Amino acid sequence: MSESPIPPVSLRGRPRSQRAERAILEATTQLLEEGGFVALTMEEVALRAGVGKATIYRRWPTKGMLAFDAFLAQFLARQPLPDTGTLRGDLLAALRAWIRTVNGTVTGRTLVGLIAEVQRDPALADVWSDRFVRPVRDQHRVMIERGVDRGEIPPGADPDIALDLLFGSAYHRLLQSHLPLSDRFAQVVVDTVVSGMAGGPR
Amino acid sequence: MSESPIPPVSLRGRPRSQRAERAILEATTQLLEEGGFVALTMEEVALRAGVGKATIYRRWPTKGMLAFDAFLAQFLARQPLPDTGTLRGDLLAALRAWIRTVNGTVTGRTLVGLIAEVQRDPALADVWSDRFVRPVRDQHRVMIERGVDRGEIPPGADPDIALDLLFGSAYHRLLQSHLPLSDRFAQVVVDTVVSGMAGGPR
DNA sequence: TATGGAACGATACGTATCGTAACGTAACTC
DNA sequence: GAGTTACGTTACGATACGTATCGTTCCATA
Repeated sequence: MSESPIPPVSLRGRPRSQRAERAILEATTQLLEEGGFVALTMEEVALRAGVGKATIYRRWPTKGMLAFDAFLAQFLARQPLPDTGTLRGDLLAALRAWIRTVNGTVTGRTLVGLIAEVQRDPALADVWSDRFVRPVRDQHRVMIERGVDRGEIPPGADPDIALDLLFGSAYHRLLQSHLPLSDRFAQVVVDTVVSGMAGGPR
Repeated sequence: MSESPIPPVSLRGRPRSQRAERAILEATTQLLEEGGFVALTMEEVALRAGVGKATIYRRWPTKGMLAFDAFLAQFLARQPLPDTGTLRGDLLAALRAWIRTVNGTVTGRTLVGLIAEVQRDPALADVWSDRFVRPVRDQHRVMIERGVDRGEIPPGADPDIALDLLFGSAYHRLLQSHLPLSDRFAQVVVDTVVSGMAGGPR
């Protein structure tokens, strides 16, 4: 995180310990890696960070918010904005990066746990939208717009639906676990969507 | 439900009360409609059904399993297998039926809550796969296969990826709530997927 | 008709975990 | 050095899952 999630309100008195904040986020990341969101408990975070629970709650209002902050930076760092020169190349690179992240790192399990938690906590849902869904989509949408500019797909193409097709199908496999997130899946998805957007404007 | 989820083990002694079982499922459905999965508590189910908690746990091992049984029949009854004569017509009818269910009834909220719970309970995940994901997909896959038979899409088309594109994008909007599940969404999704499957053979 | 086994409703209990409150102590500003 | 705030420790309240136990009721079987 580039800045404290909840900066100190006052400049008087004892300042917030940056050491404590780092320790909390590190312990959270570690526990998320070990057992996912379900196994994450605030008691254990406090214990491992060598910190009181109140020190955690002074910064993050709920367990979901804490897990979100620990997750976000790591995930975003793994989602590039490819620029290969073709729409197909860009989309395939982005989808592959996403699949590599959720398949190959423990971040995938955390992502699943957070999506579940977002469905139960409206306050977390707001943060999730503002700081995860929207930024990632804004970045991904650039690929579509460049494809339009290059004339690979018609200007009438709906970028949002294109992104929902590409990543929605991937999230679907992640959450329902009915079929693997293979590289062939990524290729066929990208080819089908690009072809569909290019061929049939409606 | 066509049958008791956990039939009595023995034929001796007092038989399971069918009245109690009905009352439990009705109370569960009612509570799910009122507040979704999060607001569902076993105490309240027992209270409203006029039943002891043990009587619930004798039939369903966890809250998730109970909610699943209460949800399943109602949801499946709303998912038809369209037969309009064209692939586009079938897929659009099926996707519209799905959207109508999750948008227009409280079943949508229950679906979201159960998907969240499935991510936290491995035992529920197994049941979810066997009795929800697989049956629904098997039914939906028929539409794709008929499209292949009619020659609307090539035989090499992957039915599973087609379904992931169609419904995965819809589940994505349901779970991330970033954009509405509009009828225009359904149309563009179906057109793009059908066009993509037909045009780009791979 | 008597006996025994299992389910019944009611209720208490144990466990987990979230989030808050109440200490006395430490750190920083003015 | 006086005032203010954060610190770690610990106890606490609240919620809700799932289990155990009680005396009672229902049914098959002998």
